[in-house]
Amino acid sequence: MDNKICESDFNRNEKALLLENQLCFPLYSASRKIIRLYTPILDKLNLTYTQYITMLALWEKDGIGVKDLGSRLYLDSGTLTPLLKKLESQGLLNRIRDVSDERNVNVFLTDKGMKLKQQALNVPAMISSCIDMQINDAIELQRLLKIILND
Amino acid sequence: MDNKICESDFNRNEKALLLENQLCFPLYSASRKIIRLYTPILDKLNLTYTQYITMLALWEKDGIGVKDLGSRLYLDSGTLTPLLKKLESQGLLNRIRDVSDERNVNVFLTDKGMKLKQQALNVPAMISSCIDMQINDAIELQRLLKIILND
DNA sequence: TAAAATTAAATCGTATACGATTTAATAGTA
DNA sequence: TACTATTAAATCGTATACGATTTAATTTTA
Repeated sequence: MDNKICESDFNRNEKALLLENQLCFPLYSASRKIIRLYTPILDKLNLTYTQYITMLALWEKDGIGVKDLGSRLYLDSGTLTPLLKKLESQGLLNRIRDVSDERNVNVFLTDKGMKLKQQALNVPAMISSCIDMQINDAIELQRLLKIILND
Repeated sequence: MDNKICESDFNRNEKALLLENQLCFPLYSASRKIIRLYTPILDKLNLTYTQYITMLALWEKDGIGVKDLGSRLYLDSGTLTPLLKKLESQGLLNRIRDVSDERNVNVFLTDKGMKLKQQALNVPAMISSCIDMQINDAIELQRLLKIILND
């Protein structure tokens, strides 16, 4: 066995640099493309996409700490703190420091925040109708993405 | 046929709001997770991920206009102009206004920019080794993402 | 050909992302 | 119990994204 890097290794490496052969690039581009689909729809709710997934998490589980919210959304306090302050200024939630452990800030939906869920109910269907993909493919895509996320 | 929205519609809509059932959220999260894998590797080349894919595009096709580059990367001039100025300030490329049509700015790699490709050759393999996914799954994932991108 | 429409970059404002550091509070331990 | 370590948010700096507008150049068209 020859340990030297041979010409075919070089060609393989060259080919791996083509945008066409990247995995992350289509992942990143497709993600942004779909988020752009959300923008005009979420505008009506006065939410950005990141604000929207934050509300999704809170509609599922209210009164959660910033850390927990960050784990669910894969976001850190550097991103969440200003975002939550924004949502608070819009009257959708309250940030309340935990009396039993002052390090924690818990996030509670206001009535307005809870009611916004009704307006969001048809968002997923509106998005689905914009994406031309078979159900089977969508399920498979979800499965593959979760492999990456759970890795 | 009853045209009223029935309870099962409501339940379906409710369920579609769960983070667990979203398609865009894992897409967005997985994309960011993989870009985070790139960060320490690209640090050695002094590139961010967006700068890296810009260099990938230019290593494939040099002397391209900002508009064309944007089409390939799905980015607009609002993102590319400052990014290209940054790469220019690092001596990796030159931005030269087209004499035959002064509206266009063409981007040309410098020698330093071309040589950086050699250091980038092993990046894809380093990334692959960080992602625990079967080849078949990766190919399938790529196929599904391209459905979204070409839609 | 002169005015109108189109096009390409650049610019601007807003909103993320995220690593790194700071601040404050709590937990662990010698 | 003091001292240290850990933890959670907040803060800071840098770098995107992207819609909207502006500027300048070119094309189209009345």
